[in-house]
Amino acid sequence: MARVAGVSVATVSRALRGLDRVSPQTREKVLRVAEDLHYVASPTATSLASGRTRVVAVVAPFLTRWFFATLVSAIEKSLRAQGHHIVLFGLEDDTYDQRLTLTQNMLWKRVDGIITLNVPMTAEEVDLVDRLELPLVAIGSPVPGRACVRIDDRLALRTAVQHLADLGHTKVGYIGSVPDNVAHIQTPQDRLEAFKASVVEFGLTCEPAWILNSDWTAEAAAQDSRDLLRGDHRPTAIVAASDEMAIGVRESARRLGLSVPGDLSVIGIDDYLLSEVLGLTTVRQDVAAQGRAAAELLLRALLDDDEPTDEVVLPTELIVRESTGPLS
Amino acid sequence: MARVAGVSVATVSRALRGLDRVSPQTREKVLRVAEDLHYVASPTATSLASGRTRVVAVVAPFLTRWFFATLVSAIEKSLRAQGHHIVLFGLEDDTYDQRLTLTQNMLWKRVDGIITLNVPMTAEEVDLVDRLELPLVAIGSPVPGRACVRIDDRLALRTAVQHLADLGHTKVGYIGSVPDNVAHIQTPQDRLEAFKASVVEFGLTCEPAWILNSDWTAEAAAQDSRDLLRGDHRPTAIVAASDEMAIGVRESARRLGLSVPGDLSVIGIDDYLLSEVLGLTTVRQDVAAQGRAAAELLLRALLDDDEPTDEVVLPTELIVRESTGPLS
DNA sequence: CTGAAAGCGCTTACAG
DNA sequence: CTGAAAGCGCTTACAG
Repeated sequence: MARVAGVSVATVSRALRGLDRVSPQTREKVLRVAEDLHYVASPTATSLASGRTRVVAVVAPFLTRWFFATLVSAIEKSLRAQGHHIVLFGLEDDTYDQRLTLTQNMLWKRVDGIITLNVPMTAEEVDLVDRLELPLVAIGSPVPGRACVRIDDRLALRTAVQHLADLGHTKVGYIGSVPDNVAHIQTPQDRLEAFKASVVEFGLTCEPAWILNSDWTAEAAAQDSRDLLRGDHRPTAIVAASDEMAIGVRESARRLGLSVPGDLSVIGIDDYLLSEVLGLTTVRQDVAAQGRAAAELLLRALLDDDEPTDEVVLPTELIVRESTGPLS
Repeated sequence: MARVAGVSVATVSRALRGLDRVSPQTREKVLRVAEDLHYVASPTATSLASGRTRVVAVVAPFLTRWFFATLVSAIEKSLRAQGHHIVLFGLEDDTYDQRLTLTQNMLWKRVDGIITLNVPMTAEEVDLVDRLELPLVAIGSPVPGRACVRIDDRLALRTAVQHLADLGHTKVGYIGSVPDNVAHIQTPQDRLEAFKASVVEFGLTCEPAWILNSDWTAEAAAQDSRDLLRGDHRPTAIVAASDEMAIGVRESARRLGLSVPGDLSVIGIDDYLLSEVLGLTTVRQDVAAQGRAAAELLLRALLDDDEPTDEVVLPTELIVRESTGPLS
């Protein structure tokens, strides 16, 4: 390449990367030759020489669920627009209470930075990332001392409970608490706490038996809510910690012959892909915006070399549709 | 690292990679030192020296949709189990009729192989991949001369139509044909053709107005089917080319006061995440299995250096739930 | 503005 | 079985 352009490799490097100290004519000639030869610099050689890979790791507990897929998509777009690529790490294991752990050979000299999607890092993982001196931005579950993008879970839950209170409901249930073995995950904890606090704040009642464990899928939520809905001592409204669970609860109710919202109001959190078409009332969060915000924070660390530690809290919004209604 | 182990870098390299011609004692010592020092070989240096990156490109038109997210997840697991990483390329653009195109600097010296998820490659892209001598496995939309993993779309559609015929329906509609500007995508074409052929085969009728365009989302399908369902000259059953569209059609019917399956039967294709809980009849395909199969084919090309050109066709299965019923 | 040279951290024949 | 040396293809001071 340098040979056919009749210049040194150093000049080729400078011309192609748009550095100054190259005469316009030389630059133009180099660019033309590069074009002719389909020349593209080898990224592995560039990385070895420069020490930067222009790759970022995106780490998620699940890749298939809507929330995570939406984040990944938004992050990929933002990062690629700035010449970065993403390598994906799905941490899901077959069992629900353990996951793969981040290791040095996933990261070392392989990526310039990390975005975690709602993954609570262990102390060892935090140490590792510190030792590797990698910038990190967390979405959802925060990582101590690092930048974080999230919504205000407390506020979101309060909004949901308030909506039910406004409709006249006094007996409310909740689905989305999580067994002890996965208690390290932040979001379920936060939402449950916030739910309970809001119930008190608005003077409603929620019996312990009305708080249901579920694994955050629609299928499981349908199953896990059946017993409660079948009995006659039940709440008149249920808050689900995610729209997918809300969909499951509503289906369960319908199968038992309950009308929604006539006999039972159901509200979720997210504004999931199908929530609009299914007429589900929800507290909306803008997932793609969270992905973009995280990508931008990380890019700032990468390009300007100053690592931000901001906490970005994005707004949520009540969307009233057909799954909630006044107490009859 | 070599220094503290008291051996040459060549020996370290051989010991760590498990090559032969290293004495057991030496190997053990090297491994111990590596452990102590948290030593992990720099993948960029390894790649530059060996010419292999152990990274594969996964290329998808959309990352957020269930089908693609499920594939990505399965592929990532399979590949990582064999020491490979994936870098993700989402090709979606804001408009629906164009997409980003694969370029040399996405691939060159960056990945060892490619898996395409239902993306019809342009002639230029095929040329590029040929020129870079990259192995490629396609899922869904085939790439000429390359290995391909898919289901039998004709058979799947025939199964759906037959199910409706068995229930006594004679007037059937279809949703999921696609406007001319995206006609290059294979799946919608195949499914529409197969639907038409099956309608003839089983002696049913489908008027041209009963074939609806839609962009394969639930939301759009709900909208796109409204006019047809509102009229009184309509089919008694509809085949949707995807479950997400089937869900949209059913919601649309319900909102218009039609009972499903009393007034209208709806069947989809996929067995989408929510299809079971929503009681949707469908022709199931195993998406994760397609991802795993593609990963294995590519791995074979990568590890054994013989590129397979097999066509793997995975089975589909009729799952009858509550959205279809006998003609009343 | 441009080039020669060292260096990034590995792997791979080649000797021994 | 082990080591010295060349080479992978770039970037980056350093001279000029």
